[in-house]
Amino acid sequence: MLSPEIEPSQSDDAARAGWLYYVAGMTQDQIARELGVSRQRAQRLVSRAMAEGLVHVRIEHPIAACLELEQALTDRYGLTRARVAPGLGAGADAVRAIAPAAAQELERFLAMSEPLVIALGTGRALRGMVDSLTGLDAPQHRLVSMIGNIAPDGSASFFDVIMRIADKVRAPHYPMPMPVISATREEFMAFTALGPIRQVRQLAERADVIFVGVGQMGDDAPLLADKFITRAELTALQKRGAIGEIAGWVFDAEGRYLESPDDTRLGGVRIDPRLPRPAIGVAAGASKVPAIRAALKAGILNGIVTDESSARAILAQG
Amino acid sequence: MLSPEIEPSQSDDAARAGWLYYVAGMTQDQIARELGVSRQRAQRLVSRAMAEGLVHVRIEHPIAACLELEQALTDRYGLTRARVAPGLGAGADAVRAIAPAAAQELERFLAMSEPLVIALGTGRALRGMVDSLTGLDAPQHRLVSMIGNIAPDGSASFFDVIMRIADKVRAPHYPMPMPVISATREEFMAFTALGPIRQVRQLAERADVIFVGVGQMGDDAPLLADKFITRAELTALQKRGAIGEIAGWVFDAEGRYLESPDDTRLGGVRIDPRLPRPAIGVAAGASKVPAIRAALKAGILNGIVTDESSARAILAQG
DNA sequence: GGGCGATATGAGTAATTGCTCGTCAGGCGA
DNA sequence: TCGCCTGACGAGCAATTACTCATATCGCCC
Repeated sequence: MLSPEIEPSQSDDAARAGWLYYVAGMTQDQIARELGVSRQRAQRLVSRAMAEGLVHVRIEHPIAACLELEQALTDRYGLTRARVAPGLGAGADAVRAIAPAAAQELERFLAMSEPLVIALGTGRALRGMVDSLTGLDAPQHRLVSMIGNIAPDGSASFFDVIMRIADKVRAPHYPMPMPVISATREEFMAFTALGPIRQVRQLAERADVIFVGVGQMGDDAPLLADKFITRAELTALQKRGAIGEIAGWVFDAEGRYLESPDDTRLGGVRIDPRLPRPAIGVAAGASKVPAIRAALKAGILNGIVTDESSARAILAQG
Repeated sequence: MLSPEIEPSQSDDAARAGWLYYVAGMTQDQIARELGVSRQRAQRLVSRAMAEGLVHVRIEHPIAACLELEQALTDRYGLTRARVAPGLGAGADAVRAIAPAAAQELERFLAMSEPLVIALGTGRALRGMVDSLTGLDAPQHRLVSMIGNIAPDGSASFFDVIMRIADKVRAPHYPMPMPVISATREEFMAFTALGPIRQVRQLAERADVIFVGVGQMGDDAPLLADKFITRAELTALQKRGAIGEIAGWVFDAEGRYLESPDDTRLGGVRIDPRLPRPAIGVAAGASKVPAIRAALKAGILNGIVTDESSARAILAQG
């Protein structure tokens, strides 16, 4: 998207049409005449601009109900920061709702001129956040991954957000080139013995800011879907009270990490509860509510970006 | 717009409808059902959200042609910064085109964490810039006006941008409470003798960044329209080669300030050529092209935000 | 050079949106 | 209290936009 020379007029025209439509407020007929193309082509360009994510829309208005929820979350859990986006209604994708708000939160840190180490998890929510990110230069910061990027099948993780962010802000980035979960403890030790990997892990551990998604541990847990754990392992964890997971580290309804022998193979960096630095969760959706609540309660997260209905649900229970 | 408690659900609903429409991509019929109102009301809410400027749209794509023009401007005039927005086509208002880009430039400075003194002119272009500004907090900076805010008829200047920016970013601001042009030299001296006014002027003179509009000196010059000068004075200035004006200071086609006895009554702070700090002009439109070119040539401005057709025109002549 | 698949194009049509108008409720001064 | 004015509302309709489909074009492999 930010590549300098390619695509001389491919999505270039789309951007121009999108500009004329959304910013200039022209009708597609006028755009067609302006660009000297058919009306249908103008329509396709505009629609492409939208599909390619060239068009960023933001509502510049604090909706009262959301502000109240932010305040309530902050008070209840002693957060440093809470952002609640308006809900998208029943059937819609919660990620769509929170992505722009999450991007805005991340931009707050990116905009700072003193160099920060920004640690990032993975997942659909963070991926959405990146897509909504404005392309601003912030080469002073360093971006580091909280979690290994090698999937069980050896491929690079599908939702790798760190490359995409780094691409947009042109900052140095440090992915963690090791398995999310190593096959054996020995493999884990072998990886972490490597100098470069140890350095990345140290960087992540002392990050100034952390952005992570939150995984739920229901029968359709992402850990299972992505084949990081087996069905049997999931069931065993559920029996022990597992309710959620952050960077691969599983916790119960009180936000206590479940100790297990598998821990010694986990490639993700664990977030200690009540860090004195921002640890911000980006998550929404009914299924994730108990997990989010647990993480907030225990202080694994001290900041949250979520949507309206999730915020209400989180606050509904003590 | 950022007021905390008023309007419990007045434009609140509008914001929500706008969100559902532009961000969630729902149809107005769906929104109507979601909000439990009639389709017509949903339509009105969406349209209101747009009219009130709650909806901010940005195209996140560097259009090749504009990038080339930016490069050409930077090279030709040795600028620190050039931004060219896509043109809006023949009949459209140039301010609409450059406002978002100008806002983005201003935000670059507002986002810096070290405290800056930001000086601002007036005019329609800057006013548009403010309207496009994202509401971000930047209390570390100080905003100072380059130009007096008392119009000839005693009213506060219509396009007073500094209050509006300060309101949006919650930064301390220093308007210049004196006439744009004093009636006599004595009046000017009396004003500038006052301590607070002297302090504001000093602040403006040592500003870290300057954003100003550019006025043209044709027969419909803004200085005349706003009754700062008479028709006779305008004609006299034109005879002496006046081509443009920045903060009330008139210059010729080479960007040389016209010396005149009236200078001693001018309330605006004059920008010295080739300042070592950013002095950014925000201006577009065919009538302003010679003025912009002159200001760039002489180094009164070392940065520019303009639109595509203006950029081409500026570059067209040597 | 010919066939083939992928992709772009324009026409037509369905869906959605924006506008105008007649109506009505509430506020306000006579 | 009456009459007038302002602003909101819903209905209907015109304008605009999105989608579908048949056709044309291009690149590529044989």
